[in-house]
This record gives sequence, structure tokens and C-alpha cells, in this order.
Amino acid sequence: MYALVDGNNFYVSCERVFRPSLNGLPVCVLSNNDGCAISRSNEAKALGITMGAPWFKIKHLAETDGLVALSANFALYGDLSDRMMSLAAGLGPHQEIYSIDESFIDLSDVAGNLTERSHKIRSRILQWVGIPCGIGIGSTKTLAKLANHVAKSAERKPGSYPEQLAQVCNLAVLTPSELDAVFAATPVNEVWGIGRQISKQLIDGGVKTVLDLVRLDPAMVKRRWSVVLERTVRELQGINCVELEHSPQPKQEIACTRSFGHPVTELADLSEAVTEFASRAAQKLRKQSSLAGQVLCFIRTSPFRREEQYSRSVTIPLRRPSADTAIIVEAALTGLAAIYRRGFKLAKAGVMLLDLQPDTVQQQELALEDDGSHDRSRLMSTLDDLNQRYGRGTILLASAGLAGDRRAWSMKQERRTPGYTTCLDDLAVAHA
DNA sequence: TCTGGGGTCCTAGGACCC
DNA sequence: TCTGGGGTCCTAGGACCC
Repeated sequence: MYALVDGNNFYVSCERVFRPSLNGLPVCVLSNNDGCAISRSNEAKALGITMGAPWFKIKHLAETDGLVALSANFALYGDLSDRMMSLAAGLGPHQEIYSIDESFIDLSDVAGNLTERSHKIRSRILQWVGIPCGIGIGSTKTLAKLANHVAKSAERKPGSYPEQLAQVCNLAVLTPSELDAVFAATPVNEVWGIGRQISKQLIDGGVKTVLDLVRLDPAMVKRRWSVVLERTVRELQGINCVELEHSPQPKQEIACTRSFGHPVTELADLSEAVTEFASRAAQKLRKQSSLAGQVLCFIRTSPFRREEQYSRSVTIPLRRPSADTAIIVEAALTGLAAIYRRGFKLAKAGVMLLDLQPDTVQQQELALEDDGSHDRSRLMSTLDDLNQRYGRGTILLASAGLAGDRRAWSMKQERRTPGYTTCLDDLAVAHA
């Protein structure tokens, strides 16, 4: 038995914790560059704002309907996420943190009334952290996800599901006919693992609701679609196919990519950007104690603009696996020089680290004399410590250029809220 | 004028091997 | 006109997730 605890409209809810005046208003949080809406309050959803809607297309709603848009403040969301997760962990013995706002809890050996217990945890998260959650319970992870969808929909859209399923929905205690009714009321595209392409194919084939899907023969589903969809069908039928991850697995690839605030044409500016992306990626790499075998660098124009497109990537193998910022930046810049072409308005660039392996199994080269690698790794730890303590960008490679917003490629963030819980200068002040 | 960032898994097809 | 069978490894691309 699993529970899925999921923060409602998470980023917007985080902003509301520190600005309660936003309650009841249509609010959305924008992606980097204030590009598009990535979190929406219920009121914003009711205005018809879809996930990923470009800001310039919904901007007019600020004047006509009082829509409030905020730049993403990931430091704040990460911190509130940690607090929410530690309370959610109280639900059962094992927790898998699935994303910034979701965690699965293994309830297999938890005694007592799971629904009541979940309501208590939900209230505690709301009171202690300020984030409203939905909790779904089911015998597989896919069913728990579905239950979570029901819990949130029942609350947001009265009449969509029975009222008592709002906020906490435990599918395991429903009678077979109640369960069928829930399945029949849920469109197939709401199922975890069924996206746009597959749901279109299913609907074309007459499979419109979860009830239609759960009644299919898994073997047929595998033949006609894939093992992935077969697993989903089995999970909906109550057969566990996706285990809980008890400990977070190290990443198999690490990326740092950004869209630019303005189009970039010059190699010098691109080199600064790529230096920074590669440095940040290397830092993430060291944080999970890994080494990279290859470095990928890419640049591209904006696919949304009607002009000649240019998109190239190149993968540079390292002579031996490394987590050294200087080596990774050098590889990325070598790659950049190879794919750069003058005359294109570039909109985005990125660095990815591939072929990752634990730093404990590093294959040593036959060294006839001390190659200084020990000193290098101490230098990297010192670099990370200083940037951790005094803030990102305190120490960086000279090829990263000037820090701050003077760079040609810096992203736009015009509606950023304070780092309420992560920056001393931004602490809220209580007035007597 | 203005459209995010960071991941995972699976499959098909090519290269290569005996 | 005709051209085996079986296997592994790698990569690119598609689909999905939040």
C-alpha cells in the first residue's frame, strides 16, 4: 500500500505562505526569463491559463482580471519542500521523494485507519509549513497517483467526484462499484505515464476512461503499444510493477542549460555562458560524488522565431573521467568553438555531463610522478565550500566573465520575491 | 518584443563479432 | 538470379515525468 503526498499548486502555495494577501487571487509563477507559467493557483486555472502558457500571451489578464505573476524563486521552494517532506515522512516507515512537491510513502506495515492518519498529516503540513496538500492512497504507486488526482479534483471541482474523497482519497477502502465509478469518471490522460501521444491513440481506439483502460488485456496492450503501457495497466489492476526507491539513486546525467534573456551572437558571450554552465554542472557532479566521462555542449536558435534555425551539439570525451571544473570547462569550450557559427541569433545553450561513475572507482592512470590530482581535488572542495558559504559565484573561472546582470546573456527575472527563508537580509520583519 | 529546465526509460537500427 | 544465423553494444530519438 502506498500514499502519494503532493503539494497543491506548489510554487504558488510557497509564495502565498509569505504573502497571504495572494490568497483568493489568480496567481502564477513564471519560468526563467519570465517566459511561461509553470505553477498556477486555482483562480488562475479558472481563467483558462494552461501549464506552460507563454507570459506574453496571458499578460493582458493582469489588467483585466488581476492576475499576479511572480518570477520563480527556487531557493524558497526548495526550502519549503524540505520542511514538507520531513512531515510527510511521518506517514510511514519509507519515503521516496519523487519531485520537489511529491513523495511516495510505503504504508505496508502501517496499522490503523490510513485515511484518518493521512488527514492528520495533511493538517500538520498545512499548519506547520503552510502548504495545502492532497494525499492519495492505493495498492500500487500508479493507483496512489490516481487517488491523489481524485483528492485534488474533488476539492477543486465539487461534483467531479464524491465529496468525501476530497483532500485525502483512499481507493483501497472503496467497494468495487464505487471504485468503478471513480475509474469511469477519470479520463485516461490523467493516468501517470500516459501523455499526449498515447492518450490520443487510446481515445482513437475507444479507450476513453480509466475504467476502459483497466479492463484491457495487458498482453494485448504490450503487443499493440509497449511494455511501458502494459505495466501501467497492470498497476491499475492492483499488481505492483514499480517499486519504491528507498534511497535516491545518483543521477546518470547532469545538465545545466539556459535560455538567454536576449539573443546572443558573439562567441565571447557564449564562452562566458558555457563556462558558467559547465562550472555549475561540475559542482552538481561533485555533490553526488561522481566523475563524468564525456561533456556535451549545445547551442541553438529559438524554434519560435521565423528565421534560419541553427542547432548543434557535440560530445567531447575526457581523457579520463573527471570532476575538475577546469577540465570540464575546457572540454565544453573546445566543443563550443567547434560548433559555433557566426551570424545566428542564439537563444539557448547548455552543458551536459554524461557517462557518470562514482568517484570511488576511478581508474588510475600509471603515474610515473605525482600528477597533482590530489591537490586538484582539494582545490575543488575548497571552491565548493567558499561558494556554499559566501554565495554562488564568489569564486569562478576567469572565462566566466563578470558576474551579475551586466552580461549579455543574463536571464530576465523582473518579479522575483525575497528569499524569505534562505537569505538573512530578506527575513520578514514583524511590526509591533 | 516576449515561449523553462532537468531528468528517466525504452526501442529501433547500425556496427561489429563469430 | 542468387547472399545465414545469432548475438552484443552503442546511439539517436521518442515518449514520458515534474
